[in-house]
Amino acid sequence: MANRNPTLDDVAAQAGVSTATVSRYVNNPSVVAEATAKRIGAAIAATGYIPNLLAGGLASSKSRLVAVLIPHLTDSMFNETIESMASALSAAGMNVMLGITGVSTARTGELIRAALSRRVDAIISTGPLDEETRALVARSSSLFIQIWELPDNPPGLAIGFSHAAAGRDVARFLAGRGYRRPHLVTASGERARMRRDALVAEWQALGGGEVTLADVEIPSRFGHARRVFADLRRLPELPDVVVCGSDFLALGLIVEAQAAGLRVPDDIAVVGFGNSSLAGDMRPTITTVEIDGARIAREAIAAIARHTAGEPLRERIVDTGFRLIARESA
Amino acid sequence: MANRNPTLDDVAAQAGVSTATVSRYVNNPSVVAEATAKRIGAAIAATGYIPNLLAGGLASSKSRLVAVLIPHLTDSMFNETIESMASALSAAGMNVMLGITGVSTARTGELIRAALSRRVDAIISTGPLDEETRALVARSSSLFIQIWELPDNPPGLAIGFSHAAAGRDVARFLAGRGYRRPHLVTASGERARMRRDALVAEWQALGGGEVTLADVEIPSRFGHARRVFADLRRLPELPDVVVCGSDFLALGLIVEAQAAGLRVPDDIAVVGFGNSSLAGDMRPTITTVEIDGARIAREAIAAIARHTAGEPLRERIVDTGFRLIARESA
DNA sequence: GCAAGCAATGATAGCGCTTGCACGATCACG
DNA sequence: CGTGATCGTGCAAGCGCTATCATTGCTTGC
Repeated sequence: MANRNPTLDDVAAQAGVSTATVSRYVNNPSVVAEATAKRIGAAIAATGYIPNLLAGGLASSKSRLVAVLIPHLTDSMFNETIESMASALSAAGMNVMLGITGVSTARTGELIRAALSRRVDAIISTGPLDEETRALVARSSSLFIQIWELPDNPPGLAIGFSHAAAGRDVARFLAGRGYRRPHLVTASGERARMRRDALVAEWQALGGGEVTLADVEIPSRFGHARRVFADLRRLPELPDVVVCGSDFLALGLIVEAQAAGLRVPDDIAVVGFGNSSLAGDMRPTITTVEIDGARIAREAIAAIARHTAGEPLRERIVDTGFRLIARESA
Repeated sequence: MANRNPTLDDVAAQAGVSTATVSRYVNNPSVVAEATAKRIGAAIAATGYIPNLLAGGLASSKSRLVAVLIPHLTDSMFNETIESMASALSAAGMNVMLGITGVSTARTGELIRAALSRRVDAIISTGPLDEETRALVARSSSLFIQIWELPDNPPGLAIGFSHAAAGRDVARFLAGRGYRRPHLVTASGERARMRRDALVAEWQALGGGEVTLADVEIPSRFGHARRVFADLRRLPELPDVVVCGSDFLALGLIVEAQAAGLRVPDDIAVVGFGNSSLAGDMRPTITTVEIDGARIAREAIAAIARHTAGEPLRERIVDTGFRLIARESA
C-alpha cells in the first residue's frame, strides 16, 4: 500500500532527469531522446506512476474531457451516436462526461455549468440553449457542438442533418408508393415537429390528400403504441400508412396492428425513424430513415481536435445527411 | 468576451473579502456570515465566476467525478441503471465519466487507468477486473463498486443480485407452470452462464425433464432472434418455453414465433430478463426478471457519499435482489 | 471582570503538473 | 574551424483552488 500516489517528481528522481522531461515523455514521447525515454519508462513502471490529469489540466488548461448531453438513455435514438462518441474519444485520449438533461432546458443549463467548471474541451449537446447559457458558452473557451440538428445560427458548431429535408423525403416516398391517407405520429419536440411540418407541406405540394395527426410525449417510445393505435382505430377511415417519430414507436405500432389482426404493410404500413438496431430485425423489417451516428461522432471529434490545436472553426454547419431505407413495413 | 475567466481572487477583490472566504461560500455557504454571503453572491454574479473544479480537485484531492463503465449502450440492460446513476449523481453535485468497455477486459483496464488519472471518487463497473487492474484499484483511494453481480471477494464493494438465485427462481417458476421442455438461450458471459447453470441444476432437482441449450454472442439482442428461432425449430421436438438472456432477445423470439404462425404462449412460451421498458408493452406482455436499477444506483451513491466523507466501508456486498414478474408470455 | 470558548475571517503554503526560457552539446556547412 | 541551427534537457514560475493555522472580536459562565 503506497502511502501516497507517486508523482512526476518521484519518477524524475528515479530516472535521474528533471520533472519537465518526464512530463514531455508522458505527453509526447517522441521529443525526448531514446535512451532517456527508456529510463523514464522503466521508472514509471517501477513507481506505478499514474498521471494526475487534474493537475495537468490546471496547468495546461486542457482537460481532455468532453461533455456529452442527451435527453435520455432508454429507448433513445442517440445511443449509437453516444457509443461511437465515447469509443472514438477514448481512442483519442479523451473521456466523456455524460449528462442526462431530460426534457428540461434548465437541466441543460446546469449541466453546462458543471461541464464548464471542469473546463471541458468541448460540449456536445442535442438541444438548443437558452439565452443565458448561450452567452456563458460563448464566453468560455470550450467548443460547443450541437448535434442531430442544423439550426440557422448555432452557438458554435452544428453537426447533423435537416429534419425538414427528411420530412420531405418521406413525403415523396409515400407519394411514390401510392399511399393515400398517411397518419403522422409526432413527438412534442422541435425536431419531430420540423419533420412533420415539412412532410405535410411536401405531401400537399404533391397533391396528396388528407393527413391525420397524432401527438405523443417526447421521446417517441414503444410504450406509446397502444394508445396511438387505439386512437387511430377510431378515425373515420383507417390510414394506409403510419409515420412514426422513432423506430421504437414503429415497432410498437406493428405489434399492435398485428395483435389486432391487421397485416403490415398490406392493411396498414408503418415508417419509423432513426434506423435503430432493431428496425432491420423486425418482422416485417421496418422502413426508416437512417442517421449516421458514427459519422456525426467522427466529425465532432475532428472538430474538437482542431479546436484543441488552436485552429479556428472552418465552418459552422456540417450536414451529415440521412438516408431513407425502404424495407418491408412500407 | 472576457480575456480571462474570472477566478476566486477576482471575486474576492470585488467583494472585499479573502479568497478563503469565497471558497468557503462556494463550498458551504452556511459557514459565512449572512451579510458577507450576500456580498459574495453579488460579486459572483457580477463577474460571471465559474469555479474551476480542476484546481479545486487538485487542492482537495476530491474530483466529484465518478466513472461508470459498461459494456455497451445499445440494446443494453444497464441503461436504466446508468440513467438513474447519472441523474442521482448530478443531483449530488457529482458528474459521471462514461466508459464503454465492450467485451474486452483490456479495454476495462485502460478505462480504469483513465479514471484514476482523473482521480475519480469512485469507479462503478459491471465487469470483473484482471489481477493487475485489481491491484491498481486497491492501491488507489477511489472506491471501486462492482454492480449487477455479487462475487465472493469483490475488489471494493459489490452491489447487485445473485444470478444463481435468479436462475433458480426461473426454474421453479417454469416447474410451477407445468412446462416440460425448456430451451435456454444463453449469452457467452459469466453472468448469463451462472443463471443458466443454476436454472438447470434446480430444474433437475425438481425432477424436470430434458433441457435444450443454445448460445448467442454477448450481449443478447433482438438481432439474434432469427438464428436462435431457426435453430430451435430444427430440434427433434419443439420446446414449450424459451428462456432468453434479455428482454430484447425475448421480444425478437416472440416476433419470430408469431411470424412463423405460432401462438405465444400457447404454442411456445417465452421468458425474458431485465424488465426493460418494452417488456411490459409487448403483445403478449413479457414475463421477465426485474432488476431494480434505480435501487442499485441509490446504494452506490450512498456508498460513495460515505466514502468521500471518510467513513470506512460498512459491508462489502449489498444484495438488491430481483423479482420475477409473471406476465402473458409464459 | 476575566479566562475561556466560539464564530467569522485572513494569510499562506502547497496540490502536481506544464511551459517559456535558457543553456550546453552536437551537427552541417562554407 | 567558426557559426548558426538543432536537439535534448533543466530551471522555475505559475495554473486556481483548498485547508491549516492564526487572528480578531464577542459572548459566556463563574
